Amino acid sequence: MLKLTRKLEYALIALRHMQDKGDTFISAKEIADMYLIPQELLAKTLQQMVKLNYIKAAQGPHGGYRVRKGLNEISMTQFMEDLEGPMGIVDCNINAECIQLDNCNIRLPIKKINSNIRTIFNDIRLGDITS
Amino acid sequence: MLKLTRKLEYALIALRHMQDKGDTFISAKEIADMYLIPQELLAKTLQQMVKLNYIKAAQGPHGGYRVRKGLNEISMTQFMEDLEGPMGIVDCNINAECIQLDNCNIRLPIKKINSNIRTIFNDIRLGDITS
DNA sequence: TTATACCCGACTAAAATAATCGTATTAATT
DNA sequence: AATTAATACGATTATTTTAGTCGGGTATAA
Repeated sequence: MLKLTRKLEYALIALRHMQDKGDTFISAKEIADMYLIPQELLAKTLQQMVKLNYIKAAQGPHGGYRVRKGLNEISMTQFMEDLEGPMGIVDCNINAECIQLDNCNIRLPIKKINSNIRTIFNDIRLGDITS
Repeated sequence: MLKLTRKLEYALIALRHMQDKGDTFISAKEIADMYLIPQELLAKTLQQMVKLNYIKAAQGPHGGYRVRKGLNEISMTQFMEDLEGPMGIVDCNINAECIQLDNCNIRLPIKKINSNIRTIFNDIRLGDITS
């Protein structure tokens, strides 16, 4: 329970690696080989990040990806939810349609915990991890 | 991502309900009906909690479960790990055998986040939720 | 023109979680 | 003694989520 997804791990590892390499384009293969990540899966994740404008891609030989500027200031919450959708320790903190409704006797304390966890991730910037 | 399991939710709901009822034995059926929880599943969870000495069971008609004394002081971390095993946002915070080893470039910040989350749950007592 | 790399959707596999079933045991009530 | 309502518990199945693969396409440097 309470796990991050692999995809997120891979994304962070890749971001960090690219960050270290500055402006040069890095291929998905290079990162996959280096950190033993399934290449196709990493590629898909990187493509998603391109769409989200976290990184920039270049096609063709010597192509690859590099981080866009100003990424360091983005919060982890933002990043995680961009990649994986809404975060919450229980469903009713996400979609609000629980069969229990007001009947639930632990709603409030759980909500509180959830908000504490969000706070942790809100207070972490991507730069805290990738640089 | 970052979800609690249903089992844990059910366990907390049940604990809270029993707490409210004081010393009387409450059947799994009563709780299952009230909160629309699958009865067999709840029963199994309650049985697990009996083994863990969180609650006490009585068999036969008018039997059921009731909380044992002093439960309020137990930390959520303890409770969660008793029921679901080790908690950690990534595997290497749990079993430490990751193929990446020192190669991993995000190990430290992730470890820090993990410990922040554990702190949240360490600082919450069962009583904060169930009473 | 060839090789390298991104793009993208569909698909499959594996793992984790959730739920069910069957059978045994216990004990209050009639 | 029989019945009934409850827990005990292992085995099994179903569902959902996560992880990973495949195939065909496009861009571009050399």
